[in-house]
Amino acid sequence: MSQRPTIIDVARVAGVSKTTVSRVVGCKDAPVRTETRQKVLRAIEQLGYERNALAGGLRTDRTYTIALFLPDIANPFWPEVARGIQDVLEGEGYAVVLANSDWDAKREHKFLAMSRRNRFDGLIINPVSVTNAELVANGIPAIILSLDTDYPDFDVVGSDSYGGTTLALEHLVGLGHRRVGLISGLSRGSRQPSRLTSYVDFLQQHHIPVENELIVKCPYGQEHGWRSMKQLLDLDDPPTAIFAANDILAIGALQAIRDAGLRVPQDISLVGMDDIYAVSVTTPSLTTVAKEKYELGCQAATFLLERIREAAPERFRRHALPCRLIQRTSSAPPS
Amino acid sequence: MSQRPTIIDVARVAGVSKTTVSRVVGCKDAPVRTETRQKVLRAIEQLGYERNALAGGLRTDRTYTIALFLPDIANPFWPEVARGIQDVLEGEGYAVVLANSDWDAKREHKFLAMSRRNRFDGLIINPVSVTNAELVANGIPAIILSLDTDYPDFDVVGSDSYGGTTLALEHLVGLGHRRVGLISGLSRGSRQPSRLTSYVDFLQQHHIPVENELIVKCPYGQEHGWRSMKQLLDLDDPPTAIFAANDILAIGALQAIRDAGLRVPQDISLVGMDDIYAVSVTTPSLTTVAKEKYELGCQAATFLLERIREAAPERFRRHALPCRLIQRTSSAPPS
DNA sequence: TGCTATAATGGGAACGTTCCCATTATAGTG
DNA sequence: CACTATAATGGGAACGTTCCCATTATAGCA
Repeated sequence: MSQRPTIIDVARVAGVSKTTVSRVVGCKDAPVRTETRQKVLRAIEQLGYERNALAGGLRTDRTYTIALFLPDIANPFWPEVARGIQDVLEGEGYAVVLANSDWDAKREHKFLAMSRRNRFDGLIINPVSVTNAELVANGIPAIILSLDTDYPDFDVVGSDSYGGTTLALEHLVGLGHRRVGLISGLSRGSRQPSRLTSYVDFLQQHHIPVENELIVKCPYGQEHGWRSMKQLLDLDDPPTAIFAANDILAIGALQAIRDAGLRVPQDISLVGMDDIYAVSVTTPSLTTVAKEKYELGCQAATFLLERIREAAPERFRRHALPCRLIQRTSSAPPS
Repeated sequence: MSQRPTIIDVARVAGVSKTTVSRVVGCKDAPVRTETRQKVLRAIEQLGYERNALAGGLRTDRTYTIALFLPDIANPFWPEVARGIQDVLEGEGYAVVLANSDWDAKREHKFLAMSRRNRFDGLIINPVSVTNAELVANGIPAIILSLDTDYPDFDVVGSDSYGGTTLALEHLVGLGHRRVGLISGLSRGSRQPSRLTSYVDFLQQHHIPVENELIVKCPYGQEHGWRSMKQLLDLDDPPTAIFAANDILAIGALQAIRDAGLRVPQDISLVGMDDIYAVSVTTPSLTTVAKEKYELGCQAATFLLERIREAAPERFRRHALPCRLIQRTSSAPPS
């Protein structure tokens, strides 16, 4: 067993009771004389005492630990979001640990079980496969990082992908494109991805026929973007412009276009989504729909704190951050 | 307080003692009759009991939690390494949490304190600023992800960057280059980065003068790679080839070269290191020194398990994984 | 000065496990 | 069948906190 000093050792050295030490270590607004506090602090310093979070957590049922569940830390979108979350939560005394599920449903469920066993105070999660019911059953305050309507019992915060998709299509159609391909990600469960809904709505409103062969769904991942693009290029009448559901897919698509000996934007225009750093330095640099990643993290963290402190409104909130179009050099009028 | 069922509730329902329940939940090799075990398992199922890791950890001083400290989850190098670590450790019943310091020394130290308070069983760390002495004082088994000689009291595992640098230079000098620039990362503390040492050694062995103006040190980060490259291009007699300490820097350098209106490899050859996925799809694709990322993670995890179980040799180990050169299209003979 | 209100401190139980040790049930052996 | 070795089970203490409640010290006020 550890021979680390306990609160009792400190109490003995300081010549006070363990309760007093606990008061000094814990809440700073506890009633303890300045002189006594000094004695305790000196003893803590001298012994190198550190609070045992396990014991404290067992007693109080609060661990001041928050877990962030991500499907894919390799996507540069998330570190930015994580930064916002950490900045807010660490400022309030919480530690943020990251759980990377790698798109693996089983691993995600294992993390969920761990969050219960270890009594995490809260969760911020971009779900891969976990359902609303499972999250409710989990019993830990949670915020969903996605504007998914599948989570009625949680605050959800995300970027307005529907609106962002409209921005991208307005841009491409405004340039004169009529055959716009969509490389859509897969959404969890049976729901239709919001980008796809938006795509269909937009085309219908602008009286452009929706052709199924121009729509490809695939998992998020550069190689899948490559393959999906290949599929679109192999059509008898391939699209003149592409909107990809995120930048990772767009980079894959860009590569496929080049591999086919075509040029961007002369032969095909390409627009991505997220505005990860990498797409500003590809050749050509990519036009993309930017999301406010850092703010997303801050907002999610703020909502979570309110839930933990039971200072949140009864009704669950849906916070959509606006997207904006960043025009670079990958989009141009059709030739 | 939580109304979750405890081991005692299970014991009551199953009609046995809490000790017996503990035996069933814990070590599977404990002596308990099959019939009794069934009764307990049924009760657990019925009540939805889950072990409280806080209470258990308090008693045993083992939490089956490992923390992975990374400076920068945005670097695609790490997810690969993390995958290896997770695969090994989760297989042995450990949970892996990720702590992202974002190159922030203060945050790294906060994580270190957290690892003590929360009694993590082990640490795998690519250090930003934490010293050997601090890690020893931390008292938790740790493995260093880097072949740094600054950590004599720990097993270190990393790729042989010294050898990898030699591979890169053999390649470039073999192509006929004599003015090879080095974009070197910064190393922690006052030590000389191994890539720089290797660079100097190699040039001297090949009787090529070492010119300080061809050596630029900068933090790891794409924008720093860009700036460093700019600086090298502004020389009166710029290099004909560049070796960048990692692929992120190389991508930045590539961008700077293009921004200067020069071509790779016709005007300047460029070689990176790590072999992250992105450099296989840049234009041109980058020649790079590949590291065995997944194996790196597996090895570190294996070493850590041995330390935790006190099954490791007394002497600290230094495990260097070999690098190999991947030739792509960014390197060619000087014109 | 004496009395009360409040500030400051301490003792002990509780959180949910695990583990030591003691006890009882079962099997093995002559 | 008695006796012993071992298997199976249970009771209680301990891990290091926090919090309730009780007690004592101090300050405020007439």
